[in-house]
Amino acid sequence: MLKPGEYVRDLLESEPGRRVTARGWVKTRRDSKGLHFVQLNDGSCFRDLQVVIEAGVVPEADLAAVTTGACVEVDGEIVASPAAGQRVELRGTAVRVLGPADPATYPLQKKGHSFEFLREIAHLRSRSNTFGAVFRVRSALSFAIHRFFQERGFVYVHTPIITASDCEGAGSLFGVTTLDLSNVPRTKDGKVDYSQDFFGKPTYLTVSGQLEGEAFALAFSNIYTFGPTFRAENSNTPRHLAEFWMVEPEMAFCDLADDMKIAEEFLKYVIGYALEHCREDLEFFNQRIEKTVISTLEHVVNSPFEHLTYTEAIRLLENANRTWEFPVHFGADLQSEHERYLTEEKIGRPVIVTDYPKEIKAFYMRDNDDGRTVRAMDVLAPRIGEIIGGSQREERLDVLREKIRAHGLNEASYSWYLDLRRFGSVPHAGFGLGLERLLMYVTGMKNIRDVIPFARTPGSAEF
RNA sequence: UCCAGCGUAGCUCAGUCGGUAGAGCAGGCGGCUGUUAACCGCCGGGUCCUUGGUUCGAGUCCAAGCGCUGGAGCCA
Repeated sequence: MLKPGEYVRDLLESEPGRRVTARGWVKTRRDSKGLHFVQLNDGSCFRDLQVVIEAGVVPEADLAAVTTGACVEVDGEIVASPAAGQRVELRGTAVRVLGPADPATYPLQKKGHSFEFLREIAHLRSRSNTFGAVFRVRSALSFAIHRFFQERGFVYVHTPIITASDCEGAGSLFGVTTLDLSNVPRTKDGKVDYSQDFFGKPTYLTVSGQLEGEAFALAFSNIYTFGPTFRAENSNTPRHLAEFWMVEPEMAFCDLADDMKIAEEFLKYVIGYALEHCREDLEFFNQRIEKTVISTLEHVVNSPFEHLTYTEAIRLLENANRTWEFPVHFGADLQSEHERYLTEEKIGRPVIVTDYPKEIKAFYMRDNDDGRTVRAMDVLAPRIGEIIGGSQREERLDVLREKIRAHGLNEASYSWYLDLRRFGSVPHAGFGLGLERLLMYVTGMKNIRDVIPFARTPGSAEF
């Protein structure tokens, strides 16, 4: 395996004279009379290592299989490059092809592939410039997320993937079962007999780790989850996946103001981390994908987020002097066109909207004293819309029970959740951030399927 | 799920008024004293998404289906 000092990234930083063995995949090869040029990449950085092999140094047979896509190992010496484009290059003296790739059938060419085509070869697309950069940034952002919370004393908790609570809108959950679907056991009255299923009752893939996260927050004060989340909604958009990764911090002794404060601090931290540690990749995105990403990110890091209450947002939209496809009035949810107007036209940077009408938000959000709004907050970002959704949680037992009833939910199935209010309850708050949404924002990529390694969307679960 | 668009070579696309198919790139071969999406020459390469219909004749017109993309809804 490659060790620190042996990655292409390290070889490119080496001084001339160092004898090395480089390993990687051939991105492209050019031949000139007397010289062969091989671009080698091992995924460690955006740039390729240029390998130069003089004619006659290496047997023709060894060179023949050095084609685009092949995996090779090259012995040689790092030398100063006499040509523009790279500081150093590798003068190759021996080449071993570890895994050949037939150039006639290898699907990645040296130029111009559409993202649609690359999605069909998701097992190979990570070797391309764009996807190499996307997934390095994804890794860096994931690390930054952990670092942000760990530095602040948050405990990382693994909430369950399989859940029995069918709370938030039953139609959107994936069922989990070991029952034989071609011969489902029935009860006397004809319903599915889940008592014979693996868990003895209906179970689903989680849509959120929040409720379990609250249990841990009321033991460890500050916690976060970071894991996969599943939605069975038939959403066919560039912003939705059936399987995606979500970060959900939950803080005890915390109100909505603190919640907003840490959400803003968090976004600025992880974006700042990417600006500092993913410079080459971001410059590529800035040049080829979205020419404003770097300036946008720098702007986000350096300026305070705008704050609006829902009521103020509605007033701004009403006064916008335009006709909305979806009418604006108190009690209406903010639609894409409204979010876009607020973030892109009116304000031009992330906006935190708070205090939504209780009817359009979840049962667990804390009631405000006005009786009609709840302590919810959404962070809206230009270009991608909602990037964070959070709230202060209802910590009062009697009020929460009433809200469960008002939302038409079954109190019995929330008994453990209510216990948290029964024993040592405290004001607490949290939020959820979609990793892929963040990644779209940071890279400028336009389709969420292009920021996750192997996308799961309605009708598609390849690889 | 709704609305719109698209489906032609490995990839990106062109294809006029309905008359049996083209380019660039990629690939192969050859050339070129340092290339950078190298360059120059030659060569091979087609289930025109599927099914049905109209027509003497369909890549082209019509219908249905499938797939993909974009917009909307749901949301992170």
